[in-house]
Amino acid sequence: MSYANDMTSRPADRAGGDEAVGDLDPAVLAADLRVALMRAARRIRGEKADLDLSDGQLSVLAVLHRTGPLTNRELADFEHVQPPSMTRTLACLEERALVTRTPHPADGRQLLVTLTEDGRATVLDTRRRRDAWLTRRLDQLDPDERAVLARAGAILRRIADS
Amino acid sequence: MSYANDMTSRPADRAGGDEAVGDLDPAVLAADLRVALMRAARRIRGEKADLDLSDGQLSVLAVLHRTGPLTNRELADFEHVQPPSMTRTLACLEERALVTRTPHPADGRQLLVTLTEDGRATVLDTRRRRDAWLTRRLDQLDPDERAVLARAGAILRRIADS
DNA sequence: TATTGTTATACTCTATAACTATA
DNA sequence: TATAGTTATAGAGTATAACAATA
Repeated sequence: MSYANDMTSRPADRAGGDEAVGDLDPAVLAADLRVALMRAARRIRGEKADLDLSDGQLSVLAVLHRTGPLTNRELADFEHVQPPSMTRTLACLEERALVTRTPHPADGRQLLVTLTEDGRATVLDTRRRRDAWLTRRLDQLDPDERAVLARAGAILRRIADS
Repeated sequence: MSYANDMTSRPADRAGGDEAVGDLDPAVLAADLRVALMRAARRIRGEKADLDLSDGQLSVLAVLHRTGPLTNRELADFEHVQPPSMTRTLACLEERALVTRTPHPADGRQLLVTLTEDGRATVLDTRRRRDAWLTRRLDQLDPDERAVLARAGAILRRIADS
C-alpha cells in the first residue's frame, strides 16, 4: 500500500544492465540498491497466508516460532511496542486460538505466551506462500543470476545485522 | 517496528558464506533471500529525514516529486487509498507548507496538488539520509562484493517489476 | 517498594456514507 | 446525472496514565 520507499527517480539514471563494472561509486550503488530492495520487499510483504491477520499479529507469531514461549513484556520489547498494545494483540491472537497464555511457573505475575498448533501452521503457511512467490521468479533466472542473488543475500544479511 | 518479515529460522540452515555454489535450489535460495531482503529493507526504512512525517505523508511527497502536480483522485489511486483519506493527508501536508493546492485550470472541480520548495527539500533530505546509511555500509565492502550487489540490484528490480 | 499485566482513555490513520460544487 | 472533493462518523492500532496482583 505504502509507496514511501518507492523513490524511483535517481540523480544520474544510468543504463540498468546486469553488467558489473569496476569503478562502482558506493553512493550511486546505494541509491540504485535502495530502490530495488524496497520494491522487492514490498512485493514479498504483500504475499501472506492469512490476510485477516495484521502485520503486528503475524510478527508476534513469527517471533514465538523462532524463540519459543515468551512473556508479554518480552514480546513488547521485541516488537518495540508498549505492554498495553501487546496485551491487545495477544488477546486477539488468543481469541483466534493461535496462542495460549498460561501462568508462569516461577513468577505468578507473568504469563507465558505459547504458540498453538494453529499458530505454528499459520507461520509456516505464510512463509511458504511468500517463498513460493519468490521461488517462481527465481526459477525463471539463469543459474548465474541465482548465484549472484545467493551471494548478495549473504552480504545483505551482514549489512542489515551491522 | 514490525518484525513480521523477520523470519530468521529456515528449514535447512546451511553455512551462510558468500561463496556461490553451482546447484542452487531456488526454493532454498528464496527462503534465504527473503530474510535478507526484509531485514535490509527494514533497516533502510528506519532512516528518514523528518521523523514527524508518517510513511503515507512521505510517500505522497515522493510521488509528487517523481510525477509532478497531481489531483487528489490521482494521488489516492496511486497510494491505493480512498479519496477522503488523501484529503486528510494533503490537509496535513498543506498545513506544514510541504504542498499547495491550487484550482485546476481546466476543470473547476479538481485541485492540483503541487510540491513546495520545502516539500521538495524534505524528499531529497530523506533520500539523502537513507542513502547515507547504506553508503556507509557499502564503503566497508570489497569492490568485488559491491559488484555483486550492483548486479543483484538490477536483477531484483526486474523481479519486483514482474 | 518495584514489577507484570490489565483497564481506561485518547490520538492517528483509514474506511464508508452523505453532502456540496462543478461538468 | 456524473464526477471531484469534502465533511461526518466509525473502526483498527497504538500510546500514556492509573490500577490490581505479585515479588
